[in-house]
Amino acid sequence: MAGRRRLFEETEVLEKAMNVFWKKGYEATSTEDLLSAMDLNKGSLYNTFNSKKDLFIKVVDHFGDFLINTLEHNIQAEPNALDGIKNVFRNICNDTPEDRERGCFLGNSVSELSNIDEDMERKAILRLKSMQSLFERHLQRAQEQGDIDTGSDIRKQALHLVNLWNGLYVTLRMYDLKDLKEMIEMNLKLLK
Amino acid sequence: MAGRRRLFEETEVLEKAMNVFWKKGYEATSTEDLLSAMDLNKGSLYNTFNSKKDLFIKVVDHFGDFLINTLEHNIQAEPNALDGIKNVFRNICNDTPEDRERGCFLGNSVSELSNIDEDMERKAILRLKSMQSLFERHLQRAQEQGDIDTGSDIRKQALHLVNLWNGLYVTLRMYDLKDLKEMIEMNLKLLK
DNA sequence: CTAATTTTTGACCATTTAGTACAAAATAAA
DNA sequence: TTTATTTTGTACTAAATGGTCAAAAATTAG
Repeated sequence: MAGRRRLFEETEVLEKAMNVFWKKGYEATSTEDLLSAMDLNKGSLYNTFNSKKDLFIKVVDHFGDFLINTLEHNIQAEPNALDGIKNVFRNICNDTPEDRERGCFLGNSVSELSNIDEDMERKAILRLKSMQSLFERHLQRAQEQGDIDTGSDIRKQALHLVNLWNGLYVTLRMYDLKDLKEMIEMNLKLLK
Repeated sequence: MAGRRRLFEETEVLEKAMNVFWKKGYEATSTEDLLSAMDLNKGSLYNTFNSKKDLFIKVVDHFGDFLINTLEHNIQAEPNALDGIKNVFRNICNDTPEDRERGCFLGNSVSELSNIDEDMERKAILRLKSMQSLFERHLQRAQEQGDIDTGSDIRKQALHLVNLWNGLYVTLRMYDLKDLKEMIEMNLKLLK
């Protein structure tokens, strides 16, 4: 294929765009913000990503993959599935102040975009739902390992975890982490 | 006091502004949006409310008062405090699709503004915390009525309710209400 | 080398943004 | 009735917005 070679790596600049969108949200992020963070000029940005909206959607996809992979990895790190799941939520308490201020990129996006742009909202929802599937799958494993009752409604518990996740990433911005630890533990007791 | 009389009522236009901010968020709401929703001209708006930011803060205060009053009223409607509290969460399932799409104005604001403007974020957090106090107060009552164990950590349970609230108003945008009912019930079982 | 193709660069553009200025209208106190 | 004061209406502004364009640079296929 003829033509000049790109001077940047797509996933690299995508991640830089992600950090801006994550911190500031969609509307408050200007093209100028993106350009300077991604270290690109306008031509390159629009030639590669077409529009701010298309870029955002690509960022959501990228973030979604990253999140699922991270969760999968962290849960699998523990041979016991239930412990793995619980650790995910316990580890939220190790987030830095910066992490806490920016919350969950997907939750933020659903909140911000639900009356602004259906395409972008749907994308974020889809990714959060794949998180639910992931939790469901591992709760299943926990059930097979005998840590969850045979008759338990696994789907309901997975839904609870997604909801706990969504809540925590808002509540995190309101309180000190130490105030939340016990409340999180209380919520994890519902897994049984 | 000399001078021309206002042609509008402040709380009336404040509520119209609230509906716009609630639906679209702070950044995506333009002065033009506000002007047409409030049915004011620029002179009146800026003369009365000074700036978009100041208006937003007034709206948050107004919404906060409204929310607390509504919750107080709904909880008191039930002689049994625990039932009153539970009803608040059960009633979320009666929200219209429009209600669900716009979520909780305070939660939305915390999410959107945490890296944008500290003043506005703080205001929203303050109001959510007064919701926590409200829950705490009524959980206390439930304890006195014998529906909550004497040794229970009331504060932790109030925190749980705020977190459940925050979560639900995000999760609500992802699922049908019927999918959430049982999960909500499960969460309310933690009140004991 | 030439032609075809792609990316880079930065100037440019129409529109929208939040906010200001100021005259006209309305009112109450003196 | 005059004067002081407030609100209303609208034209205006400077800055920022997302996006376009065309020329130059870089590359490969033939």
